[in-house]
Amino acid sequence: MLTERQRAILQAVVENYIRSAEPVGSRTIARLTGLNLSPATIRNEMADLEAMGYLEQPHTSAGRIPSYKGYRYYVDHLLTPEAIDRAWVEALERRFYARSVAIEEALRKTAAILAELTHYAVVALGPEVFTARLVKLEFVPLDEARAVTVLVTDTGHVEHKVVELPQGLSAEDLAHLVERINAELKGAAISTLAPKIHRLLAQAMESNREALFRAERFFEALLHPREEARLIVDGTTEIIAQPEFRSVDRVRELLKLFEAEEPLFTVLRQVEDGVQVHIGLEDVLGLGSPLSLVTATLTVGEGQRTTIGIIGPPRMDYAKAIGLLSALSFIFDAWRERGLG
Amino acid sequence: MLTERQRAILQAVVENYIRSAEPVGSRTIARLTGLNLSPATIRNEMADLEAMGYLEQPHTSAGRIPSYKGYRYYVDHLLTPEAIDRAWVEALERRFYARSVAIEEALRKTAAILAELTHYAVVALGPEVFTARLVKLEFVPLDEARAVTVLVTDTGHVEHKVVELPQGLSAEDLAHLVERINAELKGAAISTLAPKIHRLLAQAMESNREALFRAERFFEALLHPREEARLIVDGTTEIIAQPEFRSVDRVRELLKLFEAEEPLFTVLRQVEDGVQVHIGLEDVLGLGSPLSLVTATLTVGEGQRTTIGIIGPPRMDYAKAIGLLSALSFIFDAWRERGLG
DNA sequence: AGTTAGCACTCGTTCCGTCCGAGTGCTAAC
DNA sequence: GTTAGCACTCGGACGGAACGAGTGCTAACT
Repeated sequence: MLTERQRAILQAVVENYIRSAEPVGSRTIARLTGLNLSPATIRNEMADLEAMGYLEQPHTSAGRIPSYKGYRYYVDHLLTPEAIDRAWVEALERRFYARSVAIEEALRKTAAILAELTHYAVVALGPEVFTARLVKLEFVPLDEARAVTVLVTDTGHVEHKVVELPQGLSAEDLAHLVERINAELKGAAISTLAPKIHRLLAQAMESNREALFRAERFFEALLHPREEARLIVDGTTEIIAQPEFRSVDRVRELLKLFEAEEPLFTVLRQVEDGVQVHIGLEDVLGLGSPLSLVTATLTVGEGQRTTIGIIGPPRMDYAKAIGLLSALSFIFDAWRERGLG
Repeated sequence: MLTERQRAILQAVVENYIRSAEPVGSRTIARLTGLNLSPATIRNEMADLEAMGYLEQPHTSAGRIPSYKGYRYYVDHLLTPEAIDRAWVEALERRFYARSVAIEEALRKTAAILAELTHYAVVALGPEVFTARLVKLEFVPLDEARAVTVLVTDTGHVEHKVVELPQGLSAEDLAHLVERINAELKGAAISTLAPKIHRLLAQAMESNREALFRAERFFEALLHPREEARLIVDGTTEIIAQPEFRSVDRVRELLKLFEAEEPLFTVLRQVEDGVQVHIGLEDVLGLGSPLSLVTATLTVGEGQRTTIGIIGPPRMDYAKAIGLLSALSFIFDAWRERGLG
């Protein structure tokens, strides 16, 4: 659709705007591209690009900025992912290989590093507990009325809860039940645990229906490992330093978004595999101001995925974000293979 | 030192400024207090109060605002803590009594509620792991090379870590050692654990010095339960809505403070018992803009304290903050007694 | 002696007009 | 198809005027 020249101009506009955060005019483009064209010619082309919807003009006497369509075209056809910084990869690898570390910890560190590197915000889904497998369920009485239950998964994740002991069931009874659960259900996916425990309880306690009922309530409570969003967020101060957040209202809106967790959580859950660029998230997130997101899905265990994303203004450095996230999923693949081997 | 009238005027200025965030003038005071004095008289008194250092004038033709000294006098002599909202206390009590809950969880919820109620930020120290007592140490092998260790304390707190298995020591050996630790050290304070384990290991493995060395390294690693600041922060969006944070720079500064954790952590650690008001924290926190803090120390277990604080601009509603925190420590006392009984 | 009315003065805020510069679209010439 | 030239637009910075809230001081009042 676009001529070679138009593509060059579009690219120049996008990249310039990404760098400067200011609308870019024909003069700048004329100087910047190797096309050796006069500003007037560029102006004509830019008018065409605007008519086609790739560029926008904040007001008559300003330069052009890319529209979402323009960004999209840039991301899909013009951008070359930033070359991966070997030093960075090695630093990350050292961090992960050096010592064993639970996935959540790894994600947290990664998010912090990405935020520092990009100067954008980084969000990540906490590890999906449901698809992990049971390694051990622990039952630790604290006093007459309370106990701590601890659930350990094969990904090194630990889920714990203080629970009230059900009346009519002794701590010994419960410890016994937990023992049986461990013996029979080790290796089962957490998501399949509930019905299995159900069956097991029914089998073990068929004689005493009252106790069965109480035991079921007890295990049900502890097995609903908080569905609460486990959203990892970092780099808030970084993204706030971007010029688009010079207004306090926008900052407030962003912080609210991060605090609410839910909207971002659902977005991250629905992203497709691989590295994806989402331009203009404001409607899906219910925001008043535009936002972009570059996501990557990381495979962290057998059949377990998690998602990490870099959030910036639409004027974000997609090349860098894509480059970093590609490298990251590569590193995670290597880590996983080695970690499990 | 101050006459009754001066005290009344000072109080009126402080309370007005707290409400309006605008310098308050003589006219307003004349209308507001029941003193039935003309603005001119008030002006004379205010000039005196300024000379004594209780009030300040942003510029000649503006009203007065309290100085730190003025706030201090207000807090120490003039303020009446806000009456406690029974509904609030009951809501909190229900939350804590209703179901057993780990202290960290309780603190988090409390912080959220306080933030919503006050429209300021709330910070709290995570529970002090060191003074808690060991209930159980668990050792859960994940695969040939890694294991998860889980430490449960009497406060319902759980500390866990993925660790690498030391070469030359089998998982059985380690499980055995952990068993002995549990048998002999249950009830010991976490802070005293290290030397005790040391002795126990030496005793158990005197025959094999190489293995002893490795085991020591292993336990040492897992016993340093992250000294990382465990700072709970909530209400960022609330405090940001305060008029003093209309400038993005101040917002950024505040967010940096919350992210750094360390400065606030040390401040919270050093506060004295009871409800304390700290006016003007900027120097101790290394900030460019003023900030106040109202803290309360909460007793959460035998000999275990934690600190919670409400952060606001110096123009914060001290009466409300003090009222809420007093009520809170009362609730915690009741909770603790009941939780342990 | 304490209180108050009156008044000149200060200073931040808002409003408005001007100027400037960056950038555009259009036309006509190359 | 490209470019020089030019009139035009519009936001931003600058500066002065008007305004208003508030002060300090003096002189009069109780």
